[in-house]
Amino acid sequence: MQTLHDTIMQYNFNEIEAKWQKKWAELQTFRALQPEELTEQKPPFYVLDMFPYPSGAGLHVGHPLGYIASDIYARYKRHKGFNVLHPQGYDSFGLPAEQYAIQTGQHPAKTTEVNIKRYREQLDKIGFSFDWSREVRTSDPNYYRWTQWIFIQLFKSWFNNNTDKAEPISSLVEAFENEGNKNTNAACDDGVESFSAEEWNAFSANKKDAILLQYRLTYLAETEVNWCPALGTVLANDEIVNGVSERGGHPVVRKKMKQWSMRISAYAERLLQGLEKLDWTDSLKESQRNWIGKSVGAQLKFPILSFPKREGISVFTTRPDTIFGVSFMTLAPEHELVSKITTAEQKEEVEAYIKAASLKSERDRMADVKSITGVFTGAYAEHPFTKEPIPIWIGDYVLASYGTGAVMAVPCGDQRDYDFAKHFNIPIPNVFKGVDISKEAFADKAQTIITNSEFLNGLNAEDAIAKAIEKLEEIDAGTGKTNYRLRDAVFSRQRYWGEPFPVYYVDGLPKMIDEQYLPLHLPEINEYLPTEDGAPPLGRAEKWAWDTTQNKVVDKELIDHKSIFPLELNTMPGWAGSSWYLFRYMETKENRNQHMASAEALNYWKNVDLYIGGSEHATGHLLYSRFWTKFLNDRKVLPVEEPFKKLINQGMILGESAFVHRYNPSFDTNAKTKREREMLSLKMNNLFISYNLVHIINKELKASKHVFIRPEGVFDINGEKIQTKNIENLNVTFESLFNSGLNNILIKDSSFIPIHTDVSLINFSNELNIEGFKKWRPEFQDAEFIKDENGKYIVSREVEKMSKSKYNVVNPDDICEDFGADTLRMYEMFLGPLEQAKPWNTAGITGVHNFLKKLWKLYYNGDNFEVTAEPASKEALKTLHKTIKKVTEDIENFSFNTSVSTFMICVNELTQQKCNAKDILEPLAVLISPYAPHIAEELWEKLGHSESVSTAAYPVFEEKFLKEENKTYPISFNGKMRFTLDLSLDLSKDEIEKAVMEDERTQKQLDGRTPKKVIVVPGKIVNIVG
RNA sequence: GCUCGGAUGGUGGAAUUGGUAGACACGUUGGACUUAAAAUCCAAUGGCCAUUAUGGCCGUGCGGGUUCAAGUCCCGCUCCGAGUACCA
Repeated sequence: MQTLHDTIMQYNFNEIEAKWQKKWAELQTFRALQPEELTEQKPPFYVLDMFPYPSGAGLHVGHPLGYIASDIYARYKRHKGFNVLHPQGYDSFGLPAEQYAIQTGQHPAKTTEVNIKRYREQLDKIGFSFDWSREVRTSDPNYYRWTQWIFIQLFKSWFNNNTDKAEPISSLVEAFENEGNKNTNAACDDGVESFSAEEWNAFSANKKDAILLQYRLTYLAETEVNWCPALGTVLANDEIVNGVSERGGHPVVRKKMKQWSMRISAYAERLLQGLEKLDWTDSLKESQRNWIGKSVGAQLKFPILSFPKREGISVFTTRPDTIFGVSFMTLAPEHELVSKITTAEQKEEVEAYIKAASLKSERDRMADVKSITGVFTGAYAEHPFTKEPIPIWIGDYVLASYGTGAVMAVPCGDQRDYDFAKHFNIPIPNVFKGVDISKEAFADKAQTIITNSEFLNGLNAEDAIAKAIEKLEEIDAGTGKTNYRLRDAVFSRQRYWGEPFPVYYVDGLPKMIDEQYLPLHLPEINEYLPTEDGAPPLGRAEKWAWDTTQNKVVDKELIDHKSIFPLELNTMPGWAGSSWYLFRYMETKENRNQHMASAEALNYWKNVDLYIGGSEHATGHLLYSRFWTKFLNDRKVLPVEEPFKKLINQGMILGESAFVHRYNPSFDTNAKTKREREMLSLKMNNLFISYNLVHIINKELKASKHVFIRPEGVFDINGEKIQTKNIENLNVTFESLFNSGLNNILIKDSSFIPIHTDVSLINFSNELNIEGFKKWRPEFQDAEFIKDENGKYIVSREVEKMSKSKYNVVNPDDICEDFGADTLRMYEMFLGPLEQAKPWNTAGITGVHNFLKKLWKLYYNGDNFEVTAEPASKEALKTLHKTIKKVTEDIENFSFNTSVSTFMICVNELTQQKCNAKDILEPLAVLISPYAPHIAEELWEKLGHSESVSTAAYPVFEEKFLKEENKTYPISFNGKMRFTLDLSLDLSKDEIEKAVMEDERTQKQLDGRTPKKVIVVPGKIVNIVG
């Protein structure tokens, strides 16, 4: 039993942690200073975590992993004398809250508030050094006011390809007024009409607006979307499974809808080039490169024979060198020319094909790569060089959304074209020298030598591409062109819980609300569903119209289209608020009203030095925020071009699910009568068998042996009986059955059904808490168990993603309660490399916890704090400095798992040395404080300091304490280590060799032989060959 | 299919980038303390063989190679994970 005396002397983590968490909050210990507050020279350093979406499930132990790593780094940088900005906030708009609102009628703001509170409590318990005074929430009107403001800036900008920058729309208007759009080189919609200055000036205001909309960086356009009529909303690709909605399984159709889009494609090249300068992992940069999908080639035109000259089909190709290998063309079924060129004879067939293709979703089409389909249109195009007629086909292997929606098919050089040609018996001319194309296409660019191609003959791919483009330009049939896969991003959502657009409509054209009247607040609605006629949820708002004379939101009924206009009903997507939040943190709460952040603050903090988060944001958030940062930099709002200098993806912490195994007799009994079968299933539906037995039986079944349960209550394998110590258990269970005349029960491998069970019911040895299990869910309350020979019921374990539905969630609160936050922090780091996925195993935590207890005991002897001023021993100094060196290197390399081991070794050694010298224990407290801040603060205070340990300078490593005089040399014979020998490090190569050769063990190893060679690497190794 | 990662004891993982493989922990086993348990402490712990203090052989997914020396470098495979996909 614990006495009062014991509690004082022991490491009482609950008390210590609560004490310091309270102090840090009261004293604002981790508040970052704005440049004007600095009293001493301190360079800024910005450490940021990807902010969480506050879900109703709360945090599990996987979530804080990245936060702990960044917190260690932030605390380390403070010790190193930096002014560290380490904030936290919430990405608080989002679908789950809305979904919950639809089900319960609860306002999403309310549930979000509750969830945030829970998150905050959980985060606080882990002892993070966040500067909470700078918290942001994307759903806060004071925050989304500036999201709306950025949207307006995008609307007021266009992208000038000549300067490669965004510019104010006024400069475009000016150009139009002076020279029309003939000299404009802008990122804009396809098919913008050309006009002269006179024509522009004569256009109506509406016409001008409509034209400008085609140039703006955010624009309204007809976009093909996945529309789900039953749910009344657009779905993202990942919300559709097998052509039906993920939720509810409703059909999805492709539909054109007017949507806001972001012209991110204008920034494709800069987003690609910018990656070079970033300190991100190669895999992450690679994902972004793939997503941007740059391909260099040529765009060319094939005239259509039945059409007047100059009209033709545009195609994009990366292989203009193979142009003489073209034997047909393929258009996407949706291609606008299809209906125009199809001949009368082919019409019926083509239309049937188009109809069939339109019924398939884009996803279906992509999933079904195997089957080759297509139809001949009857039309022909003309080869630009040979003037030969080329048949034009349609086929759904060509996607309307990429390139021009048409390809010049070169079957000898492209496998898809090859397959298509083979399938429809189209000729496959070969343009590759010395290559056999009878089996498959030849796509190896590096090995290519062109032949059968007039002026390209004998050239390699690179030269032939250049030559082909040159010739195409000469005859005005095409030009060199770079294509990007990156599409403009749809920015409208038919949702309630998101940022409202600061947009109203006059004559169907969008107008921006003047910036000074922001924010435009999200209106109240009675139900969080689309309206009956299919408008988004905001269509339900009564008060949702813009009064341009009063500049405020008024009742919808007042709309007169003269001064009161309808407001936009869509809201912004999740990535809107998260694209710029890092800059909001740079400003203090008091000074946030006038701007997203002040120029001084933006200039001082610049961008994020270290960003830690999950890799699932590789192509979403991380691309969009780069885009917005570049845009705001172009428009002189931000001083930087990139948001995140260094980025680390933390790996996922996986859960270890536990399974009980239920005996499922319904299919595998040889019970003869119906009555017997009924009895059996009734009796056995709740019978669980220990995994140790399941494991043995399954193994035997795999070896095709027969396993029976016999009336004696034994498992019988091919006549051999497995003895279990709990036979009675088995006997009782089966008694009534056997009494009814059954003489054995055959077991098959489908007999045991694994069922997820809550991991909190499992102890460290995988033993089930049977009483707890029975109480866990009502259907198990009469469960019966067959235990193994030790009388235990064992579960099986499997590593899976941590999730509520798998009952494998481990809650950090519980760990903090049982072991303390410092233990949790160190254990999460100890699990393995930060970037790697790894399973959580609570059993292992005791090792780290014991380590902290041992650390405590270095400073405490019983209940006496015992640290002496006596000089430290040589060994202790060596231990300390070895530790400083390694831990510092590890932090710099984000190798936190090895630094925890280093601390363990350090404490083990100091314990062994019985060290309690202040010279050692004081720097050690500082060294460990980033990892285990609470215990460090407590010890630091006991050491006589009144300031937080976080203000202490980081210990300085001194080489001199590590100076060794001797080295224990491993002595190898033919590369195999046989013994070790202590020798002075001062010895020369020859002296070492001499000492080794003189050793009697060497002579014994050699056994009379003479070595051929002796390799001596001073300070490392000796290897004797022969 | 393509791209990028991985593969080391019963488990999580170390290994100064070519120099004593398995650090540090967990687990397991044995011991001390205890009426007992927990806690704590001590010892052993890659496999196989031998045992007299001593030793030997094998061993980092598989097969080759380079080297005095390979978990690490090179060539060829197998398996696992992540991302992405008719991208012309």
